[in-house]
Amino acid sequence: MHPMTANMRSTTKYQQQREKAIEAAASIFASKGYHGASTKDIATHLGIRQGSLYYYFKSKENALEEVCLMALKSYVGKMEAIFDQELPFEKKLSMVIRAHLSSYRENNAALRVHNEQRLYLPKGRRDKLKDLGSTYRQYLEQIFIDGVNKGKLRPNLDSHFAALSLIGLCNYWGSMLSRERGLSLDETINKCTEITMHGCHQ
Amino acid sequence: MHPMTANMRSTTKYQQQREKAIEAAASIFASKGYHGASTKDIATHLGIRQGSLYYYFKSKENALEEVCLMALKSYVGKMEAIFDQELPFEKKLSMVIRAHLSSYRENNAALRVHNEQRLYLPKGRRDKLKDLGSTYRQYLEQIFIDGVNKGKLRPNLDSHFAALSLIGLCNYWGSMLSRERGLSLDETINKCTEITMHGCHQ
DNA sequence: TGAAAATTCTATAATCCTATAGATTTATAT
DNA sequence: ATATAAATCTATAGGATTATAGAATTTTCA
Repeated sequence: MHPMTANMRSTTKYQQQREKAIEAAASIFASKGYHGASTKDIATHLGIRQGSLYYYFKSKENALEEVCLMALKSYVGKMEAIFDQELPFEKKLSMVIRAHLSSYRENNAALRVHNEQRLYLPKGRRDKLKDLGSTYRQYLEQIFIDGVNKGKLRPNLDSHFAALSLIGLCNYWGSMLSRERGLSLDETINKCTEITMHGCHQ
Repeated sequence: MHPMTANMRSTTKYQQQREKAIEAAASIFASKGYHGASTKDIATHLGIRQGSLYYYFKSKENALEEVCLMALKSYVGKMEAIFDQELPFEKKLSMVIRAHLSSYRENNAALRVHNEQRLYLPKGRRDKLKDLGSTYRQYLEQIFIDGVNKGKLRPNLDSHFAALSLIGLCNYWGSMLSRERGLSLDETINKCTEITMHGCHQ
């Protein structure tokens, strides 16, 4: 049988533990902020010692990078799954909103970290994130463009502006949902969908 | 003539320098985050030595507190001024949006610090901020309620939800305006007003 | 089982940070 | 001009933090 690769850092086991380390980092970064969190905090949360964390991360900064990447990849993945379906605009809209808000409610710490802490990465370390974020926005924008083309939305709509505004709205309510446990997820999804569609005017 | 108070920390001069210290703290906290910023950074930005900063602040935490308070007081002040005028709903709405967004564009670092860093204050230190924030939201909510009552907005509108959503929208575009220098302030104000009023539906 | 590889641990170097105490300089007012 | 008060400075105690090196332990599999 073919031998395993020399470097076991490519084994499933290592990858699984590394994933757990990324989740631990996400959780700590989310509650204390990147600079407020220490590598000791993360290691303790994982059940190992501070120095051992460097078996999984090259540096603290690298940990932040991985957390943001993980969040954004799953985020874009969900968006792709929705985008590829044949569905009426309003249904797609509410599915996108649900995907976004339920991520927060499920305490997806990584997503919060991406939104709130990614700017602490040096510019050069943000290129991949920028690309993924841009991909996400383009999908969303295309959903709005399709809505306009099918006559579901007003023809003079600025789809780019609408897509970004929806992201802003969802980030706001998402962070609210993760802090205010009493807030209803379904109700928030419905209201976000409605206000995005119809605004406040009669 | 009556002598000056014994403690000169109540003089105008001291207050003016303290204000500058608060602004310096705001600027540093905004760019590096509360935990990422050091008291040395702030002092250097002010042109004094690290230790001297403690002539103006009891602690680093106290500096954050003051920055947030300053931001929120001016923010609520602007809102009151708008609220008290007799104006049609749509005009008031766009004035509120303008006040919010131009604060960001004028690089109002303090407002960004309040929005992004206030949660690093311990719970007990956030009571005043909570009250001010709540006051702001109530004014905004009342503007929406008035809009409904005057038949300018749909009668089934959830004014509370609408007010919070507008705050989320403005925070998003505000932070965009402060980062993306090319973005037009007036255009952003108009589009925020329009999407809040009419949404995306035809 | 036992050797090799993977994983975790301990200890530490080299900063960096907050807050305070007390000395020093600058401004104010008669 | 000088006494008093205000503002700033220097120096430092007492910790905390990141990253690394090398030892110790655990896992894997022939």
